[in-house]
Amino acid sequence: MRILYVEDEKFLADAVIHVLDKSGISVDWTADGEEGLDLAVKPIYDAIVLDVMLPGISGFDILKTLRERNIKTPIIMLSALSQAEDKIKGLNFGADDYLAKPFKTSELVARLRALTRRPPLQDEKIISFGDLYYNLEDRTLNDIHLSEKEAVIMESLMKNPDHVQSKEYLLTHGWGSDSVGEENYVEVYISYLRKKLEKLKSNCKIKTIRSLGYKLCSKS
Amino acid sequence: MRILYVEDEKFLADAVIHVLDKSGISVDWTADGEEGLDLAVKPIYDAIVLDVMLPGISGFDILKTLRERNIKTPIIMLSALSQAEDKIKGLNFGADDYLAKPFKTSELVARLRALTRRPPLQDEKIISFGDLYYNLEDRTLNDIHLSEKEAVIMESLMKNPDHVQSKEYLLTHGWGSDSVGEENYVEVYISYLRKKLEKLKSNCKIKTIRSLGYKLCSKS
DNA sequence: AATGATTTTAAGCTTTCTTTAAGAAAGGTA
DNA sequence: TACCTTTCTTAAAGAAAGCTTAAAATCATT
Repeated sequence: MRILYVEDEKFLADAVIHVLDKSGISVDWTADGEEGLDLAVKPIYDAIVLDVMLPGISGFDILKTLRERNIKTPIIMLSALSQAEDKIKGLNFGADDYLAKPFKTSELVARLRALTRRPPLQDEKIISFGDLYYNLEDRTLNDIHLSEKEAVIMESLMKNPDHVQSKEYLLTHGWGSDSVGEENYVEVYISYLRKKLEKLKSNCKIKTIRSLGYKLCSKS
Repeated sequence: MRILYVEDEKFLADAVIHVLDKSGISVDWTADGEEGLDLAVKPIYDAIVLDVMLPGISGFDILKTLRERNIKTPIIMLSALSQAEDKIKGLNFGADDYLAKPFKTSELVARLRALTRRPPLQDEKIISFGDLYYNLEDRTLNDIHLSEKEAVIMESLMKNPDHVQSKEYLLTHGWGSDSVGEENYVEVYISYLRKKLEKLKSNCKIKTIRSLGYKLCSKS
């Protein structure tokens, strides 16, 4: 399970993140509301945990914007004010749950599990790596369309990121086992994909391991 | 089994190292937290034993940094404070076990054995010697890329460190059995590899045994 | 059939690796 | 020491692998 956590109190965030980690929940954390919103629109999270009080944009604003854009990722609101008022406001805006600070992290884990146990609201099948998300249904990478051959390669790389895949392997997967000698197909499409990753300003890249193949990995 | 032990109390460290040695566990020891972190990131240890109280950087910091970098080497924390608080903090941060000082060294051995009995968390195919680790999948030596010929020689030397391998042997392995008389190939690539070991500031080197061949061994 | 998208083909270009060769250095021996 | 052998190092030529592009061919849709 992967969640987004928008919280400006670093101390609290650290503690929460490590408990969630322990529970096998991987967390992307940001202290910034704007950045939180940018991340929250991506269809890669199983849930979003939103603090209400944030510098700049408020948690409510994020929640509202997301629901207006018809993004249905489950959201849990966190608020220092244990006011019923806040809770009602949040739930009315489309939050799925509400937790008053201070809370037990075990409580948060339980609610996350409860939320994501529900039949997923998003029925798209998505695989993600780094800042990339690939939608198997409509063959889009971060919402841009891929052709069939582009897709078959990207899909393979994303299903096994950080691992080298040979040209022969990619070729037989995309074109069938009788395509030996046509390695240039793969080179051409790797080139196309790189151009698209470039355009997306992704923090991932396709790395060539000469004479072995390619792997998808994060830049650096 | 090879472990990293970060501990600033030299007297204790000496005793522990002695016992572990006796149990066939080889230990790299450092008293310095910074150096500990530098070593800990290398994928050559079966486990890491971390004292909490260290001059400079704390054991928790090291633990946290490692887990943030997604390094999954099993870690045992040592703490003078037998406080439940410390234990919980450590385990929440991703430690695999916790031992309160003073402890019986036999206890430490037992826990190390228990930890490393588990299926390996690292899925990379890596062979290591000294401070060197060679990744068979993408042909990197301490994360720097090797060409095919460099790789075939390095791999051979690392699989049988401290043993002399003749030029003829390395030649037929890398180039095929019909390459007799081309010993200079091997000489050239040994030279390239030495340059890379130099760049890595490795504590290992390739030693020439005149008229017999080469062996990989630690400097000194 | 016309249009646009995708795939295949091919050629030229760039980068990286391997081979070659020659001179320098080191080691061994009379 | 002088001489011979082995090993080291380097640079440069040549080969191989990979990249990019554009045009031709194919396919799908209206």
